[in-house]
Amino acid sequence: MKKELAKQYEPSEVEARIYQSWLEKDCFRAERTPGGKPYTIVIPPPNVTGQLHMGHALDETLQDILIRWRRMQGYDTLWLPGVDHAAISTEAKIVAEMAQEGLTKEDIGYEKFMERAWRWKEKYGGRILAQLRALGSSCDWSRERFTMDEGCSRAVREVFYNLYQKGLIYRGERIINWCPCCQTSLSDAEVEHEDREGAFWHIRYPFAQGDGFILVATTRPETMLGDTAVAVHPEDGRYAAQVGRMLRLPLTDREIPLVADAYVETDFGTGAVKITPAHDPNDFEVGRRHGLPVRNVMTEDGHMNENAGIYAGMDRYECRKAVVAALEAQGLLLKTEPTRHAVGVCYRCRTVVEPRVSLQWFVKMQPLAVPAIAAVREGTIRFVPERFEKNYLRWMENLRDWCISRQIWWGHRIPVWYCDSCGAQICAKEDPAGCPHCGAALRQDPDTLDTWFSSALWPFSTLGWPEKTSDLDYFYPTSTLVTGYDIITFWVSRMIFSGLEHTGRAPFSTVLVHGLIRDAQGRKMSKSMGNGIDPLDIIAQYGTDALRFALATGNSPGNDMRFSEEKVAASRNFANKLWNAARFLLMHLPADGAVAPLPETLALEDADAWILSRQNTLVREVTESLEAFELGIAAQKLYDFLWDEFCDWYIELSKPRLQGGGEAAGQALAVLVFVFGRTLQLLHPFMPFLTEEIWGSLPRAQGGAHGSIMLSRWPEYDESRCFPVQEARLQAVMGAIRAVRNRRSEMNVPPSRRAKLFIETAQPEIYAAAAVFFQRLAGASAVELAGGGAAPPKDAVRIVCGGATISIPLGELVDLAAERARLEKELAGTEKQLNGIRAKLGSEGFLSKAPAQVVQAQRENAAQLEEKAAALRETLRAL
RNA sequence: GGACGUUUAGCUCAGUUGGUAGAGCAUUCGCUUGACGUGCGAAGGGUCAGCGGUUCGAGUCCGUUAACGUCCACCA
Repeated sequence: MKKELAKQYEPSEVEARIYQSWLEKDCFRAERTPGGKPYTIVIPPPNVTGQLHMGHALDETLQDILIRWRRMQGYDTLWLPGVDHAAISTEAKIVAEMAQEGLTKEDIGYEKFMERAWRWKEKYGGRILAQLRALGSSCDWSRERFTMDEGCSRAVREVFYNLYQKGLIYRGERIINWCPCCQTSLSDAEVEHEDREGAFWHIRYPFAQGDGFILVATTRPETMLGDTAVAVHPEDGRYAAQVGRMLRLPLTDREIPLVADAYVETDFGTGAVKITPAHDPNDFEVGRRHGLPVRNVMTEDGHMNENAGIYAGMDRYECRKAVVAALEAQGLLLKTEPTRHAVGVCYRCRTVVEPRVSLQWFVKMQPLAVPAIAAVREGTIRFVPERFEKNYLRWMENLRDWCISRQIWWGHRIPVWYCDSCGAQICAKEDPAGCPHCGAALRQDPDTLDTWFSSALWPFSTLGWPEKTSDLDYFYPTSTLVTGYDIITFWVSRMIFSGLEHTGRAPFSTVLVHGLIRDAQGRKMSKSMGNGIDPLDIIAQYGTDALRFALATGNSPGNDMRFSEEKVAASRNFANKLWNAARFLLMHLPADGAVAPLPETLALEDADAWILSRQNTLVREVTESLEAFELGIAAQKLYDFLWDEFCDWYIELSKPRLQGGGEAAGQALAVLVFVFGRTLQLLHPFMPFLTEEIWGSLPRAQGGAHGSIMLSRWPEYDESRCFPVQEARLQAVMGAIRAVRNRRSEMNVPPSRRAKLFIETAQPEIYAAAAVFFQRLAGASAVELAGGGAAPPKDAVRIVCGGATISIPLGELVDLAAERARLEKELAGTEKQLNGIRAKLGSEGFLSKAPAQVVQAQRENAAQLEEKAAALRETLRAL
């Protein structure tokens, strides 16, 4: 039956209903088919800290496009959703929330805090999943996971245990990055570098015995309280004689040695470096080599400790000022040189990180990095675009051991227990009841794991690993990983070495990397700047499909993209355009809603053959673009085809037949429905709701009822539907129509003024068949074809285009002198073009070296231009 | 200090095996055209950042310069 559609597309009315219907029909559930082809994507799990932003919207849209396309192609698709516990970030948010109530973690204790954290996870995790659904994401919700759920936690234990047993996880005292604000250690990847204003203080360290001093320079004078030596280069002549002497450390009563170490560069600063093993990674190494004591002078919250003497209790920056002032007072500060230098800051709270000696857990990276490098080098894993491989490789090749312990509560506890009575250290997959050696009670390590430790396992932990589940067997390794370039080091790299180490296989074959979404001014969207845009607001205003299409179009992989509402509005207009095309088709549907079968090839009119042929090409191009991960190009091609070729041309060309009724109308309608339906299928991955809604209102396809478009079969290129001859004929007709419109417009001929067209051409049959199109689309009252020597009318405008010369008798509007001038100008332009091509065709190099196809095309081009020039000359003579 | 990216119409950006430049928005002109004014038709607008090279031919490949941006880097 015919269905009436509203004049404008109202996304809010259809989206929820359609999403619900997909859920009811269980369309998203991944099935394992014996002998089937799996296609798997695991979602980059959004943090439970908040809500989705535009970057997520882009990420999810790209994944959904791939998944929906592969599903239609007949793959067993699995898009596995879930969220990440985001250890430090989430804990920081909860702590901040508690602070508003005047509470601290310690106030409420571990148990209560964890209860609170889980409540947080339920609340925000749920919100994020709702947002994912609003985006139209076709995730298999029955397989939803969380990085701290039972299964993922088991995988974490298993991995920790295995690495521990292999000696790839160890505990040790090392210099780590410490965030005094979050009060936890950080991995190298979690430290960002920012240029900040600072100073280079030159300080005198007097010799303990006798006169003289050594001048050292530092940017962190407060750490001098922890100095245990000064180092110079062994071959530095300036100091050679002094090495081994003792220095009096200013502001303290300690004496420290002057040592020689090749790490020092003679030509930087003063050539003498104060050595603070507890607060600098290099100094730590120097200290080791020389057996220097490690003297920690700071507390975990960035204050000075009891080792700092009178400065104990001061904030580290207060202390810096005090130390500088004291040195100055004692005449030991030689100079203060302002400088801008990079300091490490915490990636979550941007507090300046303090290098600090601390007992932490580490993953030994070297053995894990080797195969992870090889996998990318050898092409087992491919990055799109390719350039990100360099990024990845550089990082992988320069890895230091990964500090994985965090001094926070929200996260996976480290599965290691200590026996205080016999000193045993036990790592176990299951919580041990007591010490296996002496039976005493055990104490579990209080630390938790880096949040990325669990997300590194995401591609297989979510499929059931370490169990050998059917899902793991069928859907792993996953196919494509879609993510922003900002987390390649944090996440992608760690998934790669984890997958290789624990499953023996690369976790995915392709990494599709996208850029960041910026605001209209090109700034990064952020909460603090208040320039973030909530995807849900945009969806409410323009619809999900419009947002998705805007995000998928007009950018290339890996490049940042500015978000502009205008672009979404343009996509909304596109949706509305299609909606109205659908209305048009339905309007012409017979009462019983039946559509004739597609006409036999021989019965096709030129216009039908043209649009079928063009659509067939579109199928190939869109499919190829998707295969190559060129989603933006695919979307652009769909937009151009649907708006220009289908709506603006084919629909207009079909109107005479539709309005004429009868068999011709049925044939036109059959082609319209076929082409439109087939193209909607191609568009479905990009605009799932609109296409589903229209699909549901279109008459059933030949051969019976159809169900959801999302489960329909992806169109395939059909050799038998290529009609190059008809394409060329239509191209000539369209070109002529455009040329007539152009002339009329230039001359300000009102559309109401119709005029006869007199056409001289060597191919009259093309134009005769198109007479009705000239009448409808080019303001023609009638079309007369030259034949039998009929002369073109006087007082006419002449148009030379394609293979025809068209005269439009416009009587008093025609200024013959102006016509002559215009035609002469056109002739000059044509000849100029022609000369260019002739020069090319006359060149030996071109003829011998250019491919035959190109030469042939130029020859045809030249022939056409010659024909045009001749026609122009002829027209001018007759004028 | 390295590496990478960007530089194409007024604005935002496409342009993938090198073959005579495209879209959206904006601008100008015209239109109650029986799907759509969230529309239709037409127009203007680019020495594809500069220089050099390879090539019959370069926005596209190579080198180099400049501006902007990003990532990496323990020079105290």
